[in-house]
Amino acid sequence: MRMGQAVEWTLHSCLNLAWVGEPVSAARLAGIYELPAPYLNKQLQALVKAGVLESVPGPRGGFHLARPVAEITLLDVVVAVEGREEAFRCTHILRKGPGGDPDLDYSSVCAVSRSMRQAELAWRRELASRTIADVSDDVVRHSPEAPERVREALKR
Amino acid sequence: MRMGQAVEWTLHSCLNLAWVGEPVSAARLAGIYELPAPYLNKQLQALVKAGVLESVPGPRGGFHLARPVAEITLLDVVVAVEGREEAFRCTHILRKGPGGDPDLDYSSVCAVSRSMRQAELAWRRELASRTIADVSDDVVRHSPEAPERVREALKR
DNA sequence: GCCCGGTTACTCGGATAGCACATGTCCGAGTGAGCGAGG
DNA sequence: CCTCGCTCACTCGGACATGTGCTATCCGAGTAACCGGGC
Repeated sequence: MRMGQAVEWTLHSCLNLAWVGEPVSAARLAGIYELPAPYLNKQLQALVKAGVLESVPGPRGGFHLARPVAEITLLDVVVAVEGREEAFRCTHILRKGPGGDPDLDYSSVCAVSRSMRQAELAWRRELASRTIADVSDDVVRHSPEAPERVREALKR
Repeated sequence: MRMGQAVEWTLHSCLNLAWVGEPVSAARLAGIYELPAPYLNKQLQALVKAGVLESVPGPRGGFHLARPVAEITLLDVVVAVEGREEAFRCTHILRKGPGGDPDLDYSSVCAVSRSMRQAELAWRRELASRTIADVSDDVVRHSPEAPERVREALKR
């Protein structure tokens, strides 16, 4: 099970956007970590569609956070990039088994499916309980100069 | 982020193996749910390598659980099939950023990486706390005839 | 000096290739069971 | 009737195609800033 690299990229980009406070183009965001700019752009568009970011066209345009940092959770970003569907997908395997009901929704009955879902719920709960603001605080606590460094690196 | 279908297949197969108690070939296990037998065989081999199952060659051979059901966790099966590495992979993106140290191991320093790892840890903890025995009990509680049905379906 | 219009450069946004991994399939080596002959 | 050896069918195990989704890239539509001219 692999999570797309884009999650890492977009999370760091959200942090950087939070520290800058003005629209930043995908190209400049990508430049910070030497990432492929067009691809990052594509992922940021997913965040726009999810309502996490807002985009500003034209010169001096770019992306900026659509909400206060304290109201953007890690789950918001992960779901926006990776999609809403859960990792474990119940294919109703039991329907074909002995005593299986072809019309029953086993995703809520099958013990295997329920256990996997519960585990995934714990994961989601953890992600939902942590906001960009929390992560930013962590970073600042460890290296207070980080935001200023990013602002400097993003200066035109 | 998607988890392979094989996880669902192997989990149900482990349950069935637990209920039968004697070696069952991959072909018969696959027959229960009309799965592609060779592919299921491939996945069961992964469980053998991980020490979850044991294989018996020759006629009357097949697979059987390598340990008591109470000592096989869902995490054991998931790790065996999906691999040990975590879903979120820290690529040390910060090394390229402003003030980044090219030799530092950011997977344990970077706040983003730490948060993602913590969430994944919650997921793993949940999976590790649930054994095949627990799931089997759940099934039996809901439909006590299930094990007997499977034994019947696997009769030669 | 102020305002207005045109140009321009910069931005996002979606459509388009390339590649890796999960999925699905196949055949060969090994082995234990079953059968038959011999004692 | 019991024992031994052989044959054989059945099993796992790994090597071989295929499809889907992530990764990476490009170009076009739109827009706000900027500049120059006119008032």
